[in-house]
Amino acid sequence: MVKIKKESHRQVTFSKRRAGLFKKASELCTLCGAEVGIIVFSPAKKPFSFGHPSVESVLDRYLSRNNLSLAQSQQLQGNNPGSSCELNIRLTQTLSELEEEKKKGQAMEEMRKANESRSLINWWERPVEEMNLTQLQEMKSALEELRKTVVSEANTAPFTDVKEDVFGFLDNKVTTAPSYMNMSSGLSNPYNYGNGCF
Amino acid sequence: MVKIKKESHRQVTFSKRRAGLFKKASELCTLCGAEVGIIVFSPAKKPFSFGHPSVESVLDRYLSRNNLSLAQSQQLQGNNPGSSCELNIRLTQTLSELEEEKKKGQAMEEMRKANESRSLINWWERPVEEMNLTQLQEMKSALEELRKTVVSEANTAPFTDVKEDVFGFLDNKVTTAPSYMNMSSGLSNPYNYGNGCF
DNA sequence: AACTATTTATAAGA
DNA sequence: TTCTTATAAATAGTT
Repeated sequence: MVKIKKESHRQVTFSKRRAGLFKKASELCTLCGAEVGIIVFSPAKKPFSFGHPSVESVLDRYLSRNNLSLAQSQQLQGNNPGSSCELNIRLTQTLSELEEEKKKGQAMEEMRKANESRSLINWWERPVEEMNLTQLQEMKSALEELRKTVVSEANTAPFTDVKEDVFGFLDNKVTTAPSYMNMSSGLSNPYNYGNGCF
Repeated sequence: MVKIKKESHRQVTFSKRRAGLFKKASELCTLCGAEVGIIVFSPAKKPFSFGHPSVESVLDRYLSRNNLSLAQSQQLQGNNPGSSCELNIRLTQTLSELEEEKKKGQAMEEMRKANESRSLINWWERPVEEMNLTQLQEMKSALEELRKTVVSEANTAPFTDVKEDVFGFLDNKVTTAPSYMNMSSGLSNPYNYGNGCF
């Protein structure tokens, strides 16, 4: 969030948000029985104020909590979030939170990179041109594992009525496999289906 | 809109809305370059204040303009970094950074979730028992896509020396495929390799 | 103090 | 400035 650069735009936003701020203040007064005084100077240094019951009564009360000067009374507001003490505490807390968030972000970033480097995720969606020998070998391992799993699970109970649907499509692929498949395999056995697998 | 009757409820609302009011005020300062001072007395008459650049400077300017004297706090306009003014500025900046970091973190988190829900990632690492019919059908689609890709890319230049290594293992699997594969497929053609694929 | 359904505020454009 | 509307933020009620 930064200062709006365009003068006219900034002026419009100022008017709207000042109205919003005063509305929120009046709601705070009504709902909670609070007393609120607000002073706003526009970018053009024009003053606006809101007060309930009145700006003066709120300022009076604020300034006359003791008979000290404005500066002194401000400093004596022990629990006052505007005081240096409270500001310092809040700043320290916020800085901690910021550190925390940054650390979290970095951790996530590293997880993301680690996952990426596992290289098998989504490999079938990436252009095959980008795969190198290592990746192809990983693909081989993954498929071997997968094959073992499916083979050993194919006959277990939950699959008696769905396994044919899954395996069936492979059969279809055989009958429609392009003829160049055998050529590219470099193998002469017509029943060899290494290349027809996918 | 009326005063909240229940004491505890009113106190909670007061805290939330006071925080909201101060946040709105700080946004007004940041976006529009305005100067704002707010004084709030809680239902229990406890004082809270917000000021940018500081409560003192805003009150002072306001009181001066209105010829109400009490403008004795000009020494607070100094640039000492421990002053409310400087602390407020630093706090505002830090809060912005914190917001920024949180947003970044959330964005990453959502990306992560989105990726997870794509459901096919790492499916081969999950127990097959956990797959339902829908997932098995997704698996089928993915494999069909994969097959198309591999088939169409198998003969392109970079793979003349590695493709056999990748496809070769499938041949090995054929020779060692367990005999129950054909039984589970429900197909009688001995040359059918639908089930031997993996 | 966290969550979320709902209300409210606001930016942008007319 | 006011009106409109899609989006973002605040918050009331709840846990």
